Amino acid sequence: MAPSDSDAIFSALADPTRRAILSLIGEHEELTAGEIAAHFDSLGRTAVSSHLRILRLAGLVAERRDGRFRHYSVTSSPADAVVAFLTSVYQNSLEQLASAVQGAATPED
Amino acid sequence: MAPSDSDAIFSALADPTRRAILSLIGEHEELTAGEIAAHFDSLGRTAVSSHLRILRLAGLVAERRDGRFRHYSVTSSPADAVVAFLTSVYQNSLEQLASAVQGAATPED
DNA sequence: ATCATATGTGCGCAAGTGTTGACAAACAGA
DNA sequence: TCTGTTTGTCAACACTTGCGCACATATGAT
Repeated sequence: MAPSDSDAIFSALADPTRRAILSLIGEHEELTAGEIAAHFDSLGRTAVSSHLRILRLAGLVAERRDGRFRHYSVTSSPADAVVAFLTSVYQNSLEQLASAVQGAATPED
Repeated sequence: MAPSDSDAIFSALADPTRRAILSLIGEHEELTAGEIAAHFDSLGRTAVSSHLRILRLAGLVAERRDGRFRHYSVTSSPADAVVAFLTSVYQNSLEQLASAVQGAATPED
């Protein structure tokens, strides 16, 4: 098994700022590092850049380089690792988990 | 919403030892603190106790006191918070997420 | 080539976290 | 009551982490 992947993902997800960044990117298609940093008034660009690097190394965000800009977007695969761990532990409440996901996954788009 | 809950849960999940403890408890119905500590040869009972406290404060495990023993078991509700965050970020890949959960949620019990 | 823009990186510091060892509390048995 | 067992808590230490500042890199414009 590869616990290192899960480790990077859970570690990245542990920080509330990184979860906020992830949510912010998720609300848009793509965002540049500057745009992301602009949304966090109480945070410098360096901090955002560091968080972005951790998120990227964990595979939670993808980086697209366009000239001087770096566009970030969320990736989908890492969610699998989280769900995999959750399912292994919370087997008893999997039905509830599945329904929760399905409920939020209403294809309205 | 209550982001504080998510914070405690993700922080608790960030530590690989705590995830291992959670998995270990999940494999059994209940385990005492001593039994859990016995499974981690390279870890003292104090460390396990501290991890157990964090897991308990995060609501990830339940504690049942029976005489001198303390039996620990996994709880189900916290998974919701994790899924809630995941769904808010990975809305685009929700179908994949849902199928992953459904695939693991095969009612074989 | 020069300058401005956009972003990442290295260094140092403050804060948080995990681990251990010693001590205390709760309980069971003699 | 006294002793041994089970477990949690407190203090101290080492390690890690997040932050800002200054600097370097890369790209675009003049």
